[in-house]
Amino acid sequence: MPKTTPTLNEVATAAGVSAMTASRAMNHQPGVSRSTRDAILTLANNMGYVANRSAQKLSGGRSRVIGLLAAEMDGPFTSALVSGAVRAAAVAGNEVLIYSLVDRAQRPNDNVLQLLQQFTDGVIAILPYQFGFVESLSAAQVPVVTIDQHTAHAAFPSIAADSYGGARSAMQHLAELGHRRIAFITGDERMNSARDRHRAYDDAVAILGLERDPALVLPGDYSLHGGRAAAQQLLALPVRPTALFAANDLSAFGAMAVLQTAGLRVPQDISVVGFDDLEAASLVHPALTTVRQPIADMGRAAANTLLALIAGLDVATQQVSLPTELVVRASTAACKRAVKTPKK
Amino acid sequence: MPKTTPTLNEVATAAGVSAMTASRAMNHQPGVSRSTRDAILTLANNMGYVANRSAQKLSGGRSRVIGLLAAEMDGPFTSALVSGAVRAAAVAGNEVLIYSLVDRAQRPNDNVLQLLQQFTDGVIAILPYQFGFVESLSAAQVPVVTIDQHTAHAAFPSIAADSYGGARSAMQHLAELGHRRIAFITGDERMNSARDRHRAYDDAVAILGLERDPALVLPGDYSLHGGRAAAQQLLALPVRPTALFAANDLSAFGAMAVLQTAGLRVPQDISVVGFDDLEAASLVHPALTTVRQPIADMGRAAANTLLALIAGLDVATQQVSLPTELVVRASTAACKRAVKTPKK
DNA sequence: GGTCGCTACGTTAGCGCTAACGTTACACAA
DNA sequence: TTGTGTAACGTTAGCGCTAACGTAGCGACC
Repeated sequence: MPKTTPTLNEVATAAGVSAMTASRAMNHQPGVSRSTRDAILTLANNMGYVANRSAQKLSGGRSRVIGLLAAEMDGPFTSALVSGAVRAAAVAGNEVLIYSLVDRAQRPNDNVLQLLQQFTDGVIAILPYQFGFVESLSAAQVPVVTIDQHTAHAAFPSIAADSYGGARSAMQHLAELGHRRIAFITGDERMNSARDRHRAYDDAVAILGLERDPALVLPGDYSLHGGRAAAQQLLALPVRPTALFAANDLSAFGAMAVLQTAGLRVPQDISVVGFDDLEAASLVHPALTTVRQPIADMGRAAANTLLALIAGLDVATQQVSLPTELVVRASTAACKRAVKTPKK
Repeated sequence: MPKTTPTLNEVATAAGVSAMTASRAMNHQPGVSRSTRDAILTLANNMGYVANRSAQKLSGGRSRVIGLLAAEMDGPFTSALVSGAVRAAAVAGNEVLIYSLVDRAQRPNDNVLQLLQQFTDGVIAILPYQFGFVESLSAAQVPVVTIDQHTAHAAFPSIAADSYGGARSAMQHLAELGHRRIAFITGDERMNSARDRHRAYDDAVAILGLERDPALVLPGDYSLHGGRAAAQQLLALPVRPTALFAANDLSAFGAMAVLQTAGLRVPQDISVVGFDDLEAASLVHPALTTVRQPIADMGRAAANTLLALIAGLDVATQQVSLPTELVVRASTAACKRAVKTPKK
């Protein structure tokens, strides 16, 4: 018994109405009497009717599916974000399909664009800005919401956390512990968040009167591996910093592993601060002091904004910024050298 | 200029043929002369034609999209798997859309089934077996390939790594280092892989004559958190083991962090072995000895098997098992107590 | 009592594609 | 010459749905 799903027509026939009336009832459109609507909905439910989204989309309707385009699947970051988006979408009766660009450097091509356009009502994009792909989507009339892409002249809504503020509070924390020579591992600077955190580091150094040394800024790319490479550079410095601020948790993890392998103790020999507050941050040894981003909230906000955009609401240039919060754990401690270098 | 994609009909008209001929040409079906076919393909390419998969699917054709249903997105495991599957699918001109079940305990429902049936040609499922969902998919005529679900009476093909063999070699390695009292953190025993690894542990204990103690088997669930909880139980044991074998890397990471926080040194005080060889395994401190699973290969194999299944080839009950390999790193060392307890 | 306006439906057409079945044109055997 | 087979197309219909327009019925209002 290969039970196949009933079609709208079958439901309509069973209810003794036309397909169109059934369609209106299903979509809660006006033009159907209350009693007829209820009868149809009850029947549809009993028959196990599920709308064919392919057909809906083809005939110019909405498929109630939203796409999520991610440049990397690796990140626990992406994972938490997906989770938030899926939940928010589900509340509104929407499903989420994820398209993963496997190659980090891979540029989304026409096929991807078409695929998303054909299957989904809109797309949440987590991509480095430069790809220019978001513009292509917009040009193809696909509503888009971006994550982490605040721009001055925004053509589409964007959701991001307050990277600048979060990074400033991380630096403030280290400064209050007496650290004056603080290294920074940059993120993937194609992302706005990475640039904001970098700017916050620079500003903190200037405003708090910390040691300014270009050698303290180490290139990373938000990855575990980038963090390792940066830590290796750090170890080679003639004068080591007493603290390290990494643009995200992943690179902090990588850096910590290298520092520990080299025999340095965290936080006794060097304090480490990350950014993201991934689940793993509280589970590594020592537990990582980091800046908490409301990642799941960002996903939820993105989904809701996208749904509003699809519904035709005026959110086209809305830039949502969510607050961050410093979470102090075991990877930071007072600077031992601080007391003996109160120059002047 | 909201340039919209040309339809098959437009391409056909431009080429001076009927839509059907163009369709045949695009799908490399017989019944089109070589010259006509080339002309159509060239033209389609120039015009930027991309097939509407929704329409293809609706009209009973293949959409050339395969679905990947994952019960958890968290795992770096899933990520690597997706990557392998996407690459393999791309070679055959197929795209991959991922559906993520957010809640780990969430059972896929009818909507998901319909969604996948309507959009994709087949599905790769990474799910605990008990869900019984795979059967529903099969019943709904959707070709399915499972990951990690070898069963005796298989109704669908399955891809898995040699969990039993890998776990045996891990235990062998620890035994050769002189360990006699070895703890085991179980995985999510709804998954076949977890049961196989558990069985291998039991067998190794019996065959190698290791200490048998039910208290040494600690429940985990393949998660970071499960590893932590297990390690805490381990620390409370009256007689501590000298080595620990975790059913996967993630739980090994969690356990290591707890052990280190408690002041134990790895591997001096306790050796740790994981399973998976995630990227992070070589990056943590100390680098984790683990059993390498060819995760990306598994994804690739799953995609290829699924495509074969869709094509109607006879792979319906094929059970593919990929080899594993022990990777020795810094988290294991010779047992210090071993030499002084050669009883008898 | 006729027109208006409204609600509650039904009908038609078409989204873009492909199975299934025509229809040609030409080669070749009888 | 006529039939027959076959390659190379074209035509028709329909997948399941919805926009747009049509129509019936009924109360209201002057």
